Amino acid sequence: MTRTAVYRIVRRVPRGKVVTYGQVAALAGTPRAARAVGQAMRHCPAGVPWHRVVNSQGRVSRRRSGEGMVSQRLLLEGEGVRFARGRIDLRRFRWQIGFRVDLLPARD
DNA sequence: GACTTGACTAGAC
DNA sequence: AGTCTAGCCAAGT
Repeated sequence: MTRTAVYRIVRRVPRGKVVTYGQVAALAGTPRAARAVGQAMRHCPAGVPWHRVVNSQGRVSRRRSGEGMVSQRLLLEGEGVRFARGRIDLRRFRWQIGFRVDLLPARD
């Protein structure tokens, strides 16, 4: 999983939706590389909607210099993503890619 | 190739 | 609901 792979994925996240670092890692084919995704986002090139990437709790992650955190929230709210007690309800705003239900393991 | 450094996470208290 | 911890991964030294 390279940084460019991460950017390629994040670029496809639509307005008003968010993804978690772990989710991006999984989509890139490396499920446990959430941390590396964070590293990639740190050096995010223009054109990549970095603000649509949040942590697994639906919160905006802390930077070294808490800068950028405020703008991230504002950008998201500007796209219609709602915050309740500082958190985003991922059940509602998480970006989901269509998947083949027929490939899921039988349940029950 | 061996450290070090984090916009991470799931699990355990 | 907070706080710790141990894994983990890619980049930069």
